[in-house]
Amino acid sequence: MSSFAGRMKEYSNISLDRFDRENIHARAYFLSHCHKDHMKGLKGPLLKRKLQSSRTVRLYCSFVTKELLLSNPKYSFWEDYIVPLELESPTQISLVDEASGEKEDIVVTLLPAGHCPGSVMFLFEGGQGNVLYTGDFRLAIGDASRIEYLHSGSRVKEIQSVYVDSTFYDPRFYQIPSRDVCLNGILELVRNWICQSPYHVVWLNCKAAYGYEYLFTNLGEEFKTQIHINNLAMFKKMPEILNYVTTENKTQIHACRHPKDEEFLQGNRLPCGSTASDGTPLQIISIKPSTMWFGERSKKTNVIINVFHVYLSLLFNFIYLLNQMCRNQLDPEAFIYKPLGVLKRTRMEQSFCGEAHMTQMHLSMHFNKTSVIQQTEYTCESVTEDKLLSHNYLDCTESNDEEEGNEEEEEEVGKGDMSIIMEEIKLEEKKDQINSHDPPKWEDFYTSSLLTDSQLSQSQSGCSSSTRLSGSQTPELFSEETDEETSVSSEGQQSLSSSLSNHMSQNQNSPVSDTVILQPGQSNLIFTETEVHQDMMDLPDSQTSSDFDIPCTPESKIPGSQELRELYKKLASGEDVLSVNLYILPTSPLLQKSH
DNA sequence: GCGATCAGCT
DNA sequence: CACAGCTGATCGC
Repeated sequence: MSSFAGRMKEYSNISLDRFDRENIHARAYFLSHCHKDHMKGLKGPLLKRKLQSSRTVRLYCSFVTKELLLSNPKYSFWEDYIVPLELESPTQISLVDEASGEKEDIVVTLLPAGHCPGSVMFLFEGGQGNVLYTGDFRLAIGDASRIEYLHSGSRVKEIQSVYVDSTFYDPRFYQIPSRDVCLNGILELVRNWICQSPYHVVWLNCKAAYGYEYLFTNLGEEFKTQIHINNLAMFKKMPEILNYVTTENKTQIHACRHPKDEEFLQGNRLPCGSTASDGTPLQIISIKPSTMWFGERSKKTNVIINVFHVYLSLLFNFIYLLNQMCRNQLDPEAFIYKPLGVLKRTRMEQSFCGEAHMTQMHLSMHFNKTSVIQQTEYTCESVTEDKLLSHNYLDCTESNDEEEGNEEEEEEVGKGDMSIIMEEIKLEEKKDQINSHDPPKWEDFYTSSLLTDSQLSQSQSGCSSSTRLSGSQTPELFSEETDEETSVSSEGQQSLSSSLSNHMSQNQNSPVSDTVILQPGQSNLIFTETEVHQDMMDLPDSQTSSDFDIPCTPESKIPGSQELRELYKKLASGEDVLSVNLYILPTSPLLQKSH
């Protein structure tokens, strides 16, 4: 959950993702995406009154975010006060103090964030320097390098401050799968379920308002079906989503909601109440997509299909490594970024800017390279015969956001993440791949195999001897099982899902399930990250410069280990590092503890 | 009766 | 614990 207070140091007269308290008096509002925890105060009567009395204050967001916001009647009063902006179109905004007439100009650029439809990061450029507010984001390897407005010529643009979510600023989240792996895992899971009979149905337990559309479109495409959801209104102008969702409940894949849907599932009913026409009981599998893995809240969660987390602790490397990246390593021709949720519009609304506040500006464009990441996990509660007989359903939790599609890239970024950072490190480690224009693939690091019960207990104890990290939620690395399979190939996926399927169909009377886990196939990466992380947290004497082996940009320099330790120390104490202020929004309990 | 805050739950 | 919420109780206006 975002706990950002809404204001940035450099441009304190604008508010972002917070609209309560003092934020009401901002000269401009910015909404990064349409999730409730970023909309605090947005439907308050105080704000409503402010809008009516002000001639200049407006809410700036993407077109898609505007569409999603206004699809909820509670926010319809915003209609005349929203100024939607095109992605990657620097726009000048005048921030006017209505009492004094004092004016400050600022240029804002919306950068696709890949978190949910319409989600953006805001790049502000003005008298107080360049500032990046990331909101929640999830980018894939190569995505950041394609963000031309973060670059200037062959270098990363000078950015004074970055305001970034710290949700995954925690050593327990350090493994990130590719979107492909996540999606394939779910596709196989669903395939192996719904192919068994027309009475085998899937319920996607989607908590957040948006962010699962990528999952819907891929499932719909793969199984030539539509996903049942409660309401289509918000997608009415987004045909690429609309094609794959329906309010007809005669489908095998559901993402419908009901206030008591958990109870419904317990009673072997879908939230929409759909049943087989001939009265045959449905066999329901419940899949819970989310950004996080929810541990073993239920003791019965004894099949872990996959547990992946984002390791975000190398925050400041985001900027540092951006500065290290040479932009000539990727082929600009290959860059295609296509966020999901593109509005179908009949006319250009850009001229809507009104008030003479905004002017389209032209900045130089460049290409550059970067990183990627994503997290995922899914745990799956296995069924005992008893459970199956009494409930006819199977509960799975998977965590990874199946959101924004990025057609050609593999890896992804976690939300609010640092994922980027981690991926930067991966890129460095895998520089040969980078140099050959191929981003590193998750499969290079992970393989799949079955864990024995003893391994399960070891992995779930949260203590890995190989990483020396305690409390990790990531299933740990068991190198003895690498055998011939070093990557999660399609066959690996097949075997994974086959294992699961067999488990489902054949082991139902087993009182104790085994555990299926996608494991790292090569642990050196993890080790390296762990060491770096420990440098940061514990400041040991170990050598760290190996993390920066990649050839750097000509004018930049590689920090020595002592320098790095100082940087880590400064970062840990909240001091500014390098030339960039990194404002870590205090979501992480780790950070909250330290302050 | 509404909003804000908090505890609890998933 | 964390996601991104939702519900329900309590308190103040």
